[in-house]
Amino acid sequence: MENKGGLDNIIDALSADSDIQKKADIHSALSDPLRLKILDILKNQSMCVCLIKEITDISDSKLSYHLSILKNSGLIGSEKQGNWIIYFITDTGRRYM
Amino acid sequence: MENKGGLDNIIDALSADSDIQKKADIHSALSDPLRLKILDILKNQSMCVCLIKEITDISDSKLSYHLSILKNSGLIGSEKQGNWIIYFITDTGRRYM
DNA sequence: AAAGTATTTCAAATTTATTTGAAATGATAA
DNA sequence: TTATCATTTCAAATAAATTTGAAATACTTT
Repeated sequence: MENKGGLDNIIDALSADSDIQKKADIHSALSDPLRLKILDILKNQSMCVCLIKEITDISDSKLSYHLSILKNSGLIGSEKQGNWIIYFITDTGRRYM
Repeated sequence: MENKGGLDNIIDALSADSDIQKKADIHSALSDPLRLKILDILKNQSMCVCLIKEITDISDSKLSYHLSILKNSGLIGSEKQGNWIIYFITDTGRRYM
């Protein structure tokens, strides 16, 4: 009988590191109040950066930074529409609200 | 008619800042792979720090730091039992897995 | 073509989170 | 009471995330 047989069983039952990392990344994207606020805004209606900016009242570059994090994590998406870019919440984003 | 009447309506519909902050804190606690792993371990059985340490193979102080973050966010709890301290997942913790 | 609007990118500065190792605490065993 | 085990705390070092402001891009209107 192995000394640490019990531990080995527990270790075997754990999720794969890559799955855990994916989960961590999404939670990380959701760990900032400003980003949660943006999701809260987009939950009801898609809109351009300029409107999100008016509602949140932060600088362009700051907003852009946070939008990029939400987008990279798959919680929001964007679509170019003439002069501006419309952001929308994704199904994943909705699921995590 | 107000110029920004539409925006005001959107702003009024947003969640309260304190609610958003609470949410952010929980996601922040869940944003680290090591902490997710600890939750994954405790999901199946409560156990002492020393066993969690054997499974995760990290230093005492590092583990203690991460346990404290999970505990402060209400995802896990602990109970002293003789010589050691047993950690367990809370209902909240289970809900967020 | 010039000017203006919308958005992103970049590097530097700042802030926050994590890691490290040593020391402290508190319980139990010798 | 000395030694040992389990766990936490602390301060310093390191690393990662965020903020800032200026410059770049790209599209539209004049």
